[in-house]
Amino acid sequence: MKRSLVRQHIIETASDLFYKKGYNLTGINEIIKEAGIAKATLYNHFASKEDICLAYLKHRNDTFTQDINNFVNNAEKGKPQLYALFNFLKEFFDQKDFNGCWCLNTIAEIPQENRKIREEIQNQKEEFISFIKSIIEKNHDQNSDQKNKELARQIYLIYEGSISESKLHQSKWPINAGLTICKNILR
Amino acid sequence: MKRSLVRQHIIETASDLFYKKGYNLTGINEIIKEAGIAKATLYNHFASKEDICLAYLKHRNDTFTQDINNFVNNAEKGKPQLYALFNFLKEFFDQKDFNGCWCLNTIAEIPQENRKIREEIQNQKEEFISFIKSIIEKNHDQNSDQKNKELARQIYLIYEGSISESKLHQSKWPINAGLTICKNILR
DNA sequence: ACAAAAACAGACAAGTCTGTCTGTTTTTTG
DNA sequence: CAAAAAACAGACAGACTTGTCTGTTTTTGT
Repeated sequence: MKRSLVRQHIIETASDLFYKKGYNLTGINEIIKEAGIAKATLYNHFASKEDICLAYLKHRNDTFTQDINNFVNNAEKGKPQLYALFNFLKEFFDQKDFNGCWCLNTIAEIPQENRKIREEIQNQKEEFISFIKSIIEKNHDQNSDQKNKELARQIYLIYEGSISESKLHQSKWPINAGLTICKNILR
Repeated sequence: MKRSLVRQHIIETASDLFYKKGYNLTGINEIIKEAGIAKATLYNHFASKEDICLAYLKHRNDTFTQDINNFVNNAEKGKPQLYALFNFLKEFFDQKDFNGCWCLNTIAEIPQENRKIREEIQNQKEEFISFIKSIIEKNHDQNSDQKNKELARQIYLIYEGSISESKLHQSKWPINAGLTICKNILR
């Protein structure tokens, strides 16, 4: 297997495990067993478990960014492109391995002093807020950069609440509630 | 020290550690060292670490329930009693040991199959939604039990988003954004 | 085809974890 | 005041953790 493919294979295996079981409850030995590789191979590609964690976060974010972008672009122009965020979340929820937001899950597991991982997560979220802002600018412009930013943060907040709570309650009602609030504030 | 006091002392010590460092990264040995008790004493009061976790969740919830109740009751009648939820959160955020929601933190750390802890958390949240509903009934009644419930869930969702995100971004902006949304939907 | 790179298996170090158990001392209570 | 309860210290079992290292075999690129 080509070097870059091995690396990708490790990331994908670790990602599935970290997301399903959590970071601390997934051991290196479990990753190599599941991936079918030797321990030395894993440490040839990654310096530490923390490095795999960073790769995991980036991998999930890359996939997410692409998927949600496609989903939103396929929605009707105007407000529906914002509502699409929540419809996307419904489809995400229906996937059999749904386990909430990887960022929020991970940040609950790492020490507060871990700057690397914390910053990666914060950056991903800032990126997501910018993405929402760009949808607003294209579909529901408030004619003020400040107002667009504020609205983006609000919709982001509702989105995050929806994903966390649908995981916690193991139900879609938080997503529907989020969508209702979203429609309400876009009136 | 009286038996019941020892138990309480263990719970308080474990609670501080679990909340600050997370459940999995806090060891039994650390708890007994910090509490200044013998290991046998701890296991005389609790059958397992999981049992201490349940006591931790209940302890935090009891304190929280009392505190937020007092805070809300001291707010001006009417909508401000609902806004008070977010003002309470601001004071919570300012405490030096703020680390978000203990329920969401814990649920990210335990295996999905752990029913006991999951159900305790779900029950606490249902209780909180009922509390919000009771504020609505007293201060902003929608003349329909169904509508009161829906609104309670919406405010709950915003509250949960605010607490998670203020932790993640280490900033108060999510709480302010949450309050703005709340005012908006109560118009 | 041959040299370099990277895969392999797996032992090992050094530490962590939860929970049990022994035996002693202190505290509580009737 | 004596008996029972609960505290103490800490060794121990057994399983787990991450990361290193050795030596061998396979794959890759020129």
